[in-house]
Amino acid sequence: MDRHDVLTVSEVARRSGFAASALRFYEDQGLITASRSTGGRRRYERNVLRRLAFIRAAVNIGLTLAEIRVELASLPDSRTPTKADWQRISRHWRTRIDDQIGALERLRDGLDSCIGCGCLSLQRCAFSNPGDIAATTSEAPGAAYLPSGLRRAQPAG
Amino acid sequence: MDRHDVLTVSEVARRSGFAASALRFYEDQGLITASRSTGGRRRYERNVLRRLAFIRAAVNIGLTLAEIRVELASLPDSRTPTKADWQRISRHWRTRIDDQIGALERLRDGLDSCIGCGCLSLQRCAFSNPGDIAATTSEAPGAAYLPSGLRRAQPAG
DNA sequence: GCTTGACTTCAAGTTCACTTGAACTTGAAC
DNA sequence: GTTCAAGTTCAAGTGAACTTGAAGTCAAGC
Repeated sequence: MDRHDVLTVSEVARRSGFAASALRFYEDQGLITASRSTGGRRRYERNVLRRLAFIRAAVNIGLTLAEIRVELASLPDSRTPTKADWQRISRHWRTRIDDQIGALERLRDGLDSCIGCGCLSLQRCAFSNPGDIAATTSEAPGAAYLPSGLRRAQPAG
Repeated sequence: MDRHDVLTVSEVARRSGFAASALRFYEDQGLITASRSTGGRRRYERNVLRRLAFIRAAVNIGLTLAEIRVELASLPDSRTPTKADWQRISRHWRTRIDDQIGALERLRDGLDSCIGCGCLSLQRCAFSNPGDIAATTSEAPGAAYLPSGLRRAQPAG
């Protein structure tokens, strides 16, 4: 139990790849926890790294932080995910990715059929009016259908 | 050339599916144009509907409004896209969708390999550390890798 | 001529996931 | 005992894509 068992903000930041400000933000949001030193500094337990890896993975899948909080909270005793937890959840995520791929494939197929016709009719064109995915008009403001990260296009080549 | 050749905001909103406020916003952003009546009201030409269909499709692909503006501006004479323009551009978009699907498939494959190991190691796990897609640490603040629209999960069932 | 609904502008608000800045404290090294 | 990087809090800013609200105008029906 020497001091290698606790980690500072900068250590966790370096080893997790998250910015220190993000770590504080996640703590605010209840995604991770930290104890404090006598001087009020954050002291992270080693397992926070695994928890952050989980968060990173969930973000990659496309979960919102709110959803991630729910997933973490759903773990028995709100514990940091074990191997078994992780396997259960990752199977669930796998389904989610498959769904996303399916949606993109439908979009692509719609596009293919439109390349032929070139109509872009609001009423008829399956591509400009893909009602099976979601209505832009509903839900929260801002935010589109598709990737924002994947969207950033080809940086080189 | 009777008055059925021009459209009011509410008509365009109804027929395009965009909110009137969105139409004004797009005009501000230079994506669409409108002339004015003597009283200062917007009068849309019929072709604005095709232009909006184009915009809707581009949004579905995941283009930002800035990118859409560029695409529209790249059309000769900044005209509303013709069938030929649309075919050229949609081929380009098709590539983009394929890229997105590819990225998701890589993510899924990483997940599959992690279901086996359950490690979630920050250093080794290809899934929690998919360096081949993008670094969260770079670029703009906010915004994750994946769908925000696709992400909203299954509404029913 | 009055009501009513559709329209106008402009500023400010919304969501998400953070980052940035200001102002201050801690603690290890010298 | 001074210095200084690393840490703290809290408020406010960012960007994308719109929406909302306030306050006023237009035009058609009665």
